[in-house]
Amino acid sequence: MAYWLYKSEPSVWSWDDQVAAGEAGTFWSGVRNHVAKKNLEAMRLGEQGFFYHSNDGRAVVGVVEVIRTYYPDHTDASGRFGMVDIRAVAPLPAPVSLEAIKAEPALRAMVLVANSRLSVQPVTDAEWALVRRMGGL
DNA sequence: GCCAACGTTGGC
DNA sequence: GCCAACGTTGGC
Repeated sequence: MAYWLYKSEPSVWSWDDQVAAGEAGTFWSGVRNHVAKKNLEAMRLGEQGFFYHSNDGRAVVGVVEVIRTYYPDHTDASGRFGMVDIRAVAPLPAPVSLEAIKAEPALRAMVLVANSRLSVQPVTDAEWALVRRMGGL
């Protein structure tokens, strides 16, 4: 089981929006980067990930899971990119800020820090466990 | 609001 | 197939 991290600007699509989408979840459209695409393609049903607020917020705020694997992104006219469906699993009792992540030596190699522009990222088992713990789960 | 980092586009 | 120009992301 792999772990992931999804970035979203809360003004566009927030954790609250994701929670409001409920059990049925939503599609994660709009990825137009081939590294992010590769990550989407590698996702398996039930795999979990962090939901991160970029720009306004800059914190990991919740846990989501994949409920539908890779299929074509209807918002991509070129037909080159796809998406998955995800749903909210649980909020982090204490959101973990980017600042806190950067301050943690064990998280120095996290993609969020090393390649901050990648919108869909892999998270290692160790990073997953640590950030969850920092977030009070 | 600025700007660095990065990806993509398109001319050659 | 290279690379300059341009656009976008996202932290600060």
